[in-house]
Amino acid sequence: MGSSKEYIEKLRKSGLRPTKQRINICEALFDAEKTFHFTITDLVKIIETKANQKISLATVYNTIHAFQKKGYLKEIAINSSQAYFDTNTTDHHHFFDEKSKELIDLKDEDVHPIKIKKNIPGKKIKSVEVLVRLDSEN
Amino acid sequence: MGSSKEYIEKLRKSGLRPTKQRINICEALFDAEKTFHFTITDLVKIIETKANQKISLATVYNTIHAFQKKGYLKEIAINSSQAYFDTNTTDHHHFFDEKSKELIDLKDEDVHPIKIKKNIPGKKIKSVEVLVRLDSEN
DNA sequence: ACTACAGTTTAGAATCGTTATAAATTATAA
DNA sequence: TTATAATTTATAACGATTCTAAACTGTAGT
Ligand SMILES: [Mn+2]
Ligand SMILES: [Mn+2]
Ligand SMILES: [Zn+2]
Ligand SMILES: [Zn+2]
Repeated sequence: MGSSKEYIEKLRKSGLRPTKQRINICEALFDAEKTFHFTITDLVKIIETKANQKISLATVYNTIHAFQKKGYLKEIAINSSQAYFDTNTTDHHHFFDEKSKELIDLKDEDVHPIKIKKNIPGKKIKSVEVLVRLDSEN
Repeated sequence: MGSSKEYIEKLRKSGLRPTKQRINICEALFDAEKTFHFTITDLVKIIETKANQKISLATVYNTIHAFQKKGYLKEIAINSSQAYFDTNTTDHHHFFDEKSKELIDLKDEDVHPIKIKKNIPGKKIKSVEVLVRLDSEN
């Protein structure tokens, strides 16, 4: 979708210099027609395949963290062994398939609205996330 | 609460030999009047203080995993940097205080019942967990 | 365009939580 | 009491992530 020009602008507006690595990462993340979930190693593979160019792991970590801070990505907590990221930054919930290790978005209409009736003095709610773990039937 | 005898019995019934290490772990976990949340390093400190006895990290990991498999503990997914465990094995939801890194149980009446309207063929729901992240106000 | 400089990338080291290994110790069935 | 399998332990290995510091690059100012 996005042209390289768009990403250059997006990066500049975010106070990030538009390097070829960052543009490659943008293309891997934001060219897709649909939003998707990924781990860092997933993403390295996507970039190196799509851009046919090596990229340092450190650069991918740096850029993903920068994008997360800017709100271009969300992190989804699944387990303590790996970080999962999401290019869908809207509030939404997830299925997690324990067998395939795959995350699936739930649409708003798939989950009753969640109402939290308790509040902690001095604290405010930052996010409410539902994780539905799936098992193979039988 | 529990006497050493009870734990010995519990362990035996679970097919686990009642070693002094496992009994110490049981006391640390199940003597408390209330259920609680902990990380492995938390637990090592609790055991070594309470039992005034050194215990190997490997033994703690082994035993926690054995207890988890038996259903005596639950693991709560908060982030990818550390595993959190819960001595409350009932279905329930959590607040997570991002500042203090503390987990707080939500009671059933604090959260509207959650109804998932989507289903994935061949898969069944194993668990539905809500995590409410808290920030300091202002 | 040239320069200077801060920002960025990089390979590799370090760190941290966790898991594996293999030898010593211990619980228990016979 | 003895034999055996289970358990504990110190320590090594591991994998994900972060750090480091040197090389490289984008850009503001000339
Ligand atoms: Mn785990
Ligand atoms: Mn993180
Ligand atoms: Zn998602
Ligand atoms: Zn809990």
